[in-house]
Amino acid sequence: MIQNSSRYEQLLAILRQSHYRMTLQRMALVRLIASSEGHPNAAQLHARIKGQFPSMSLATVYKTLDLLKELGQVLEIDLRDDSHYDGKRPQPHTHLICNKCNKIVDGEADFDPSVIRKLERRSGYKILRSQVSFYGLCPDCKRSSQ
Amino acid sequence: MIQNSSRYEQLLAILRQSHYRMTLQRMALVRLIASSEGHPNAAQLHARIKGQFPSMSLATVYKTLDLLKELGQVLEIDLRDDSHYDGKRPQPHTHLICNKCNKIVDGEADFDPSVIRKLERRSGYKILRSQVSFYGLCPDCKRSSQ
DNA sequence: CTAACTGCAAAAACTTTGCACTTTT
DNA sequence: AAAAGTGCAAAGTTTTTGCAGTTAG
Repeated sequence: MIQNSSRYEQLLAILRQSHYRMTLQRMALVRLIASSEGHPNAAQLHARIKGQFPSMSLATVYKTLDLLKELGQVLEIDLRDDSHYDGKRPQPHTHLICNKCNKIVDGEADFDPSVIRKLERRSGYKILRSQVSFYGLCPDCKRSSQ
Repeated sequence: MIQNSSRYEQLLAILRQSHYRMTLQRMALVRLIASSEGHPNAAQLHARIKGQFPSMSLATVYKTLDLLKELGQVLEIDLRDDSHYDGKRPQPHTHLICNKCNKIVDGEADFDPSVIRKLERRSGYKILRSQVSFYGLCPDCKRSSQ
């Protein structure tokens, strides 16, 4: 709670610093993104904000997410035709994704930076972003498929 | 060359075993998929096959790719709204993807299976597939952006 | 007051689907 | 002959874009 609210404050500060305007819609979205559990997609954020702003459009959600992505404050998790977002941990990290119910959880083991440096050396690429996803069955779906 | 032709034979054998019908279009596509360098997407495969089969539709390309994916003989590399495919190395492996020109190359360093087992233990997930992608600049684009 | 933001609708881009026709087995 | 595959066009999805109207600074 305290952590979430401070993440919210932090995002507001970053937006203000960059001279973005603080509309009510934007602030509500940022609060939601800063605090939401799990890894919502644009449609889920939109649905959750409808209570407060019945007129808010999906386009506004996407525009806000783009803005936070550009500032490096939101991590986009690309699923096939359905991006999900993490506004709490914007640094790339490992995800586990359920093939059945699409539940996403964070993995614990993250990348050894030396692996990235080695890949850069061998390939000549400059690596700017990583996306590591494991697909399978979450505990619930594993159980119910047995 | 010898390797490519044997990969083609291998795929044909797998398809025959599964009682799929061997149409001329399918055989040509499979040959292309078995032999193509790089990581083509559906449109690129379609373009390349047009010389031989001017009437072939993109839908057929997608259907053939689906079929090979189901058999585990083609690896799909999910880019946002543009999947690319590897018919030579269908096992999951690391990719480096250029943000500018979209060139994809294989990474050398692959996942330590012990990492996967550890993730399974901690999360309770059953991991079935991994997708590890690094985004950045390829050598050419790195050079030209300096 | 001006520049930025919102919300709507239309556009985009890739992929899938339905169906009549053709081909393999 | 029956089942499967092809090709066309239409539909489906998520995301983006253009624009008129509204609002923050």
